[in-house]
Amino acid sequence: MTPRYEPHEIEARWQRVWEDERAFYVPNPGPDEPPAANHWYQLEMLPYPSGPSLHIGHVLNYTMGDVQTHVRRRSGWHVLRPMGWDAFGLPAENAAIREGGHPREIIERNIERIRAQMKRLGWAIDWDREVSAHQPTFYRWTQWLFLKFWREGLAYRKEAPVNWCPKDQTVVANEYVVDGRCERCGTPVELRQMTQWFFRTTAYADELLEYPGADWPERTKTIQRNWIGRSEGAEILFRIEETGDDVAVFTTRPDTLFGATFFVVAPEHPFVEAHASEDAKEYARRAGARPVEERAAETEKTGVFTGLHAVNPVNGERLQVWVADYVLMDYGTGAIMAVPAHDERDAEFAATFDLPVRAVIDEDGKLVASAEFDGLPAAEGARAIVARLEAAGRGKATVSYRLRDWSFSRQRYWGAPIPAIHCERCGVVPVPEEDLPVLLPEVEDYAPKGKAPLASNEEWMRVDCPRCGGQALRDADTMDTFVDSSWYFMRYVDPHNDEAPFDRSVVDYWMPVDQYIGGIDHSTGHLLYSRFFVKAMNDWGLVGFREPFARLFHQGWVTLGGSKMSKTRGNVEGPDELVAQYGADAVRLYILFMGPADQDMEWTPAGVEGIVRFLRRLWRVVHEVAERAPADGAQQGALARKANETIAKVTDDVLRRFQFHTPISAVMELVNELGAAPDAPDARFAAETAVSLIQPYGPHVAEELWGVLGHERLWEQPWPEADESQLVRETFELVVQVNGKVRDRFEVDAGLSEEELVARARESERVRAYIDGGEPRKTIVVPRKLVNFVV
RNA sequence: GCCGAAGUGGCGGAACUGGUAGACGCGCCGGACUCAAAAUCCGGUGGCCCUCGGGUCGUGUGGGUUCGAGUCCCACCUUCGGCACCA
Repeated sequence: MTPRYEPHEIEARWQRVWEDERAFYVPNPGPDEPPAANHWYQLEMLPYPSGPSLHIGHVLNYTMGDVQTHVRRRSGWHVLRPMGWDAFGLPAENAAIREGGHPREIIERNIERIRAQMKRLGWAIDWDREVSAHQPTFYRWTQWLFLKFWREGLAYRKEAPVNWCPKDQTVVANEYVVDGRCERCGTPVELRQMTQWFFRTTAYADELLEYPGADWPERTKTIQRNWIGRSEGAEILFRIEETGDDVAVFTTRPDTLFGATFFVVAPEHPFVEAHASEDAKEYARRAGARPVEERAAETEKTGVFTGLHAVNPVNGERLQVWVADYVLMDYGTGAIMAVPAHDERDAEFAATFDLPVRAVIDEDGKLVASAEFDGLPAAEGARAIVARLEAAGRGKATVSYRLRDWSFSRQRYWGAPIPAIHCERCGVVPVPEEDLPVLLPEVEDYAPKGKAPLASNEEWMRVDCPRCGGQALRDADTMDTFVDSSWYFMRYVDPHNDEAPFDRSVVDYWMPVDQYIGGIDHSTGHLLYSRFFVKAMNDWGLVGFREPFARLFHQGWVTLGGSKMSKTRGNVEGPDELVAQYGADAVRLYILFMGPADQDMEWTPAGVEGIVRFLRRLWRVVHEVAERAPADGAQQGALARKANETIAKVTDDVLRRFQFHTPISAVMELVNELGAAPDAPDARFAAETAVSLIQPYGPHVAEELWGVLGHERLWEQPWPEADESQLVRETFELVVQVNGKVRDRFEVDAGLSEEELVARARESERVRAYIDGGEPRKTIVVPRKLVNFVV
């Protein structure tokens, strides 16, 4: 009598066993231990515990990582698979404000709940390595790294226009402004002139375009390349006739220098304030205060003549100098030579203000009206003109980037305090390393109000200057949470280290991450920042690698009602109800069975019934096999062959193709065939194979059925290997085509020669009817597949 | 506008290297079991035609290459994503 399939009872029991045995605990290699050759770092982006529940997208992500983890572990890999919490930052803090209470309490309560959900789903996580960004043991090292960046000149303060979110009351990085809006709350950002901390990401702009040793999706690399926006061109000096100053322009088209008919500077260009007419200054003040998106949305170009003239270094022409907001201060040099004949924006401006236009490139792409450069192809002309400017000391070839430095100071409470001290005498001074961590203090009111909440704790703020000992103030800003996530994956390898962020030998053993899984929405943010961190840390000798993530996979969005699940939309669905109804195994299988993991998928829990049916069928069939199949099972026969084919298919799909839904189909096929002959001599082997192959997907039910088949501890059994000899078929179905259309198919011996195959094909009645007695003009034979007659 | 990805049954999708289109599952239809229902099991399920043997059309659209195209090439349409007053 087959017992009922009771997922909850089974799952609770095995989860207890794994926890008691610390089954998925992964030690670092000992100091004298030779490093394992086949180690594997399996990582999925860590969750924000901003709500009390995982959502379905998390379940997809972490279950995918779990399947990888189980298959690799059982294939003999030393697998690191940690978990942690991106606990600092706006989402977490805003949630706390919404719900009331202290961010720490709310966040820790959320972490408790989510950790319990993760355990309920049975994911094979090494919980000994759990870290959270908000713990002093973690952010001490975030602060330590910040000091290192500062010391090395890669973190600095400057006054600059920054994106200000009026709702969240803080600065937002360029990377997280989407369509002019705060990525977090959707509020349009404003431009504010503020002194902020920046990381010098631009120092690595060129190298960030390359991916040495990293196998990344093309589209992600393209997104990053677009974001970095490298443009080759030239910087050219124009003398201002009235003042004698030189003003540099950046252009990607030095070949069009003879076509420059006017000159434009950005409203924020220092030249305007220094020399321009009052009209122009007035215009610049108004225009400069508006965000670029708003300016760009305008149909008409605006600008004012400054009253000054610039001299073209190649031909001495006097060009009017205008100030206009279509020129951006923070790209290139903030000034351009305008060539309306060959630039759409300059053309619009010229049309609006009736400025001259002169074409200098003809239809064949050759220079004209360019003195001695006439007749040169554009590319060659550009080189020649730059060479001539260089010789005269009036220009040079250069490169410009769209990428800006990362502003990471936040005027909010819930983050790692920036370990800097402001002293009237000494300026901005680093907190000495031995004073770390600078603990996040309690404050009366952490709600955003435009000024850093930490500043309200006067006792905390007042500090002695570490340099002169005089009275000084702490920096009241906190760090962007993306600073935490730029290095968390390196803390996992050595999470209890209290001497250093991590030990170099341990981080070099595990890193780079072998397989990273996460959303493509982090392409220009987290993924770029992490690469920047690792490159800098490699330059300082902290780590022995230059890319953090060797392989990257982006899961698709799980949508609900056609749109991406998100808290702002309020269409988030968690796994709890389904787990309560069907158990963790069914949910795990279903989320992966829904479709290719890299494509968006609409969440329709209705289909879970099919998976539940499959699990019950598996349960019943395995019990039948255990009772009825011969104990000393044969490993040959139709079922054994199918089992071997399934092993090959599942292994290849998971490890090589990173495809998770087709292996489930393959095991379903195997179980369907097994169900038709549970007493066959090779049924036991097929059942064992099916259970073993489904274990990474449904580890609890697989473990239970493994026991039913008389075995133990499936989670540590070697991953099955296909018997190659069984994959070779003795017969195959020959397809016979006439003019490419299938006319017959029948089983033939695999050993037949091509001539014999053709002969057999010609014997077919149906084929003869189409050939109609004549000789085929041509015969194509595809070995082990088909014969095609052309008539 | 530039760059990238994708269009296959009623639905999710499979077909990996140019070789049987629609695996697997959902849904639906029919049958068995049952007093009945649920559950379970068995069978069927792209369109059209049919003398029930089969025929024919069919992978966004139009062309092309090939003995053979969902797969390769060209043009286009649609959807999604990135960049965009970045000189």
